[in-house]
Amino acid sequence: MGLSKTEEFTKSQNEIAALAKALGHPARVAILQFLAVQKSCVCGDIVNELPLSQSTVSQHLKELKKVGLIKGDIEGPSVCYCVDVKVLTKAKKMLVDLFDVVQVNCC
Amino acid sequence: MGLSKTEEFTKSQNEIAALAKALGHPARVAILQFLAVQKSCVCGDIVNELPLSQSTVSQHLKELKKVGLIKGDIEGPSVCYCVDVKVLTKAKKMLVDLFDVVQVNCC
DNA sequence: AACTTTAATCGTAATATTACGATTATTAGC
DNA sequence: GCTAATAATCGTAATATTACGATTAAAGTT
Repeated sequence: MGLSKTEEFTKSQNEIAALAKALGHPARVAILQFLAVQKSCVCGDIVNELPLSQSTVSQHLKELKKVGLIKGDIEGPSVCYCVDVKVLTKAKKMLVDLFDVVQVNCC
Repeated sequence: MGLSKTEEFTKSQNEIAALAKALGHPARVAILQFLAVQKSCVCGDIVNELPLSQSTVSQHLKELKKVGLIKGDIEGPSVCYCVDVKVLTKAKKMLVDLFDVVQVNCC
């Protein structure tokens, strides 16, 4: 098949998985870290920072945008990306909750 | 290409991404939640719980094992899976640290 | 209006993931 | 040693992801 049977799982499980998936590539982790440290958030600066082509970076940004972790504001000819703190906070909570729920009950 | 250029990123970025990737499928989230709630952790019980075939579940368990989040102990003909709390704690810390570092500096 | 800069999208190729059935170990019980 | 049960692995097909160059679109500049 190749396609996930997402309908068979709960909304929450799918949400957590989607978020985790978005973080599931070192380039996207690097992008988030760069946005955190750097004052600039212009797409071009991210491209310069990463060892990837402009089109590839754009694709990764799209993935992060898809789950809402970042949003882009047009600034002249450039696009300024920044983290959506509200989504970030929600994401953190969802993952922390998952980790907290998971305890040892056997072995 | 299709393969990630993982060498180009830091070890930490790759570790975070690998962990997140392991959580990036609803079936694997469901498996972790099941292990957390259920006393039983026998593979067969997980298969019965999930809407997936035995071989598919086995593959998902393999992914979770790969990043160390779970480990399997042979118990007779069955295998008892349980969460590795040490790895889980480390994973939680890594992701929480990432979220905490990422703040708004622009827009 | 033509030109430059910036970033998204398109087209593509290579590889990975997801999923299943069938087969193969492995262990327990007879 | 045979049989049954359990779970890993193999083979496979379908789809997704990653990556790049080339093109397109949009905005600012001259």
